[in-house]
Amino acid sequence: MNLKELATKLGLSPTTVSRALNGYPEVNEATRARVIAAAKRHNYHPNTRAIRLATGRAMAVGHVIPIATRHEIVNPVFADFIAGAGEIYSRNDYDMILSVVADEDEEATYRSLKSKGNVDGVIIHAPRLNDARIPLLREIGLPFVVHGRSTGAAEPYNWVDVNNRRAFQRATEFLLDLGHVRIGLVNGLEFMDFAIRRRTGYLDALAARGIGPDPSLMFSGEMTEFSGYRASQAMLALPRPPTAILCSSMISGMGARRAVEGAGLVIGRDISIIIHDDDLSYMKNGEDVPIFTATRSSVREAGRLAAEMLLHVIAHPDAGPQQRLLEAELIIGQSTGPAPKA
Amino acid sequence: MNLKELATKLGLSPTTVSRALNGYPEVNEATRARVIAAAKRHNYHPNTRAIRLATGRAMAVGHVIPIATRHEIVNPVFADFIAGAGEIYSRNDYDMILSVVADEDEEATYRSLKSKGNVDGVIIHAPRLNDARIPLLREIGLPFVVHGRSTGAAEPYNWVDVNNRRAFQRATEFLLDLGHVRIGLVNGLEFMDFAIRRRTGYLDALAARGIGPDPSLMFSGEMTEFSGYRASQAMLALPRPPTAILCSSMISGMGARRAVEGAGLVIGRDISIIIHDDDLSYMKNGEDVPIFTATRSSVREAGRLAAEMLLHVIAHPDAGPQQRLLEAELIIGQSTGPAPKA
DNA sequence: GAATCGCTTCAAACCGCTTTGGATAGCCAA
DNA sequence: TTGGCTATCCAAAGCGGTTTGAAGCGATTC
Repeated sequence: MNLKELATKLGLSPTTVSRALNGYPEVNEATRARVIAAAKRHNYHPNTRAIRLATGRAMAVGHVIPIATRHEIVNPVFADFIAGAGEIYSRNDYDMILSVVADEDEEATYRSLKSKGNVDGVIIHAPRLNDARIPLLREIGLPFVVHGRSTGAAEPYNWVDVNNRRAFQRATEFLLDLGHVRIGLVNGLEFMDFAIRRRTGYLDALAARGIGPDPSLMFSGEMTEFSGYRASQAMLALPRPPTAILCSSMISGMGARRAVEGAGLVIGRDISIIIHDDDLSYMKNGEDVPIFTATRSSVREAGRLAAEMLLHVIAHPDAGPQQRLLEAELIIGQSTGPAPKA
Repeated sequence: MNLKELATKLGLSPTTVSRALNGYPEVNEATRARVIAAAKRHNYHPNTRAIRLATGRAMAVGHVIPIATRHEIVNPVFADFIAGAGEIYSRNDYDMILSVVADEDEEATYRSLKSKGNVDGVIIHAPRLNDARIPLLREIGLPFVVHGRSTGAAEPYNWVDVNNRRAFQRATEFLLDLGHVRIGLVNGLEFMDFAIRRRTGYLDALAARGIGPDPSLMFSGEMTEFSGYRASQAMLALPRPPTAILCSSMISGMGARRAVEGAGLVIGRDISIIIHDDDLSYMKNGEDVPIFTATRSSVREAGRLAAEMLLHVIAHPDAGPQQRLLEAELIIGQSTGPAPKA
């Protein structure tokens, strides 16, 4: 059942039927009601492909996922972000297109997405310092929103981000207030912008109390369980081990916990741990009582906000750059306590 | 730059240019070379929307993701599957469309995907016993491949699955061989088909040694860390606790580990643990030496295979039902050992 | 020399919708 | 009566490709 058939059945022109269904004013309300009823009765759904060609809009948004060579983006955090964004897209009749491509094809993918007209806009994931994708997308004229920020970008751009610096600064201050002085940082990969900001927050808080950086207490790597385990284990083996560890994710925090317990220490008494909690749906930080003290910010909500922003940017290309900074909450759990007496 | 412009520039008709670029035989090879060169020079990329309308194919595949009310599908396993499938799609110039919809809209989503012509086929995730989606998709005539199987389906359908029954049977036998008799099962939700099969494998292995089921050693729930923790904790608190636990995922296994260590027991000595390892890229079961003894099967590879199967089914609608059963490996790690002397 | 054939190429229809630019009819003021 | 509005509706032209049916043309065949 297509538009022409429906129009014939109704004894109307395709023009009128199309207008009736799309809410245009130049159609008699009685006629409109008749058309709508007939459309429902005959289970008419306009062909998306035809709409797209006729309107010149893709009604789709792209997420390009480079396959890991340097950094695995297909991680639990990504999944939750996608879920949040996807809610918004389907609510607005947009398709979400995921392109999984080799690292080196990423630029070509954006260009082809634009020139072949597959999408109306894209979301940039996991931005780095001076991320090359920002000038690229500006150049090819594809609307975009960045999930995160990219320090060093020349001009303003659209982004949704958590205040990572402040979050880690507060977490560090919280530990300092508990008397901790030697605080380890198990960070993400520090060519990622968010990881840089977290480190900055951590260092700022330490510096404010006159504590300088100690490289042996600072680790940067993939945020896996194993990586968190090994980094924590190494720190605990130091002559002067930390009394607290700040972890960049729930998963690396679980690795840290394994290392601490493996060393026969008790979390919250001998060693305090704070994690960053993305509030993942299938990896809750406890149910009623949080397992870990954490800086919490829902990445799913960030996905919703970024998607909404992108749709807004697509609809209003000339509105200025949109920006949204989210604050993380500091959630007190069972993994922190006063620094043990020396 | 579109086809007509390019044709004009070349002094050819759009027909010939189209055919030259699409490899049709009825075009002079010299002309074809000239066309291809011009297309490259002018950076011509055919408009996807036009191709789709003209050919009547969507060149896209859908993955419908119901938002959690009963079961959260947006989990790490799902993310890796998607990554694998996505590789295949982009290699074949197909788009991967993710539809995130409320549970109750799932059926409507499939119907609209079909009638609006957004996709050429779909992949069904997380099938249940007598899954309603299978007859539904057959009814509306949308090609599909199931990731997993659905016990009770009336007619054969396309699927890619791991031999879950055999995997858990072997894992259980392995534990039995080590002298374990009281073996706990921390399973996924048992309205999911894979969880049912795993339970069957576990029970079959026990029954073969004359051991009957003990409900207090069998848990079924979401595969989260917390759920694994609580289930294991409860089992360990029994008057006659298990000496081994079989977990349905890496994540619930991590919860089990926490419970075991929290009880002051040593894994691999006091309690053995076997998990099912989906070989997730960001949640490796150790690096060189596996942390957990595990039944391993790459869900990413399953995603690749399912995607390939779907593209094949789309291209050859009349080929019979395709099926692919993968066997899991049994990987020996550090989490298992002989049953402790009573 | 005419008919046939294979190789190339093209004009035009078509995919299913949107949108522009009328056309028609009813109604009211002049 | 007539011109001007307004309210409705429609024919036709796109959107940018693919595909059908036909035609031009030199070579071959009879």
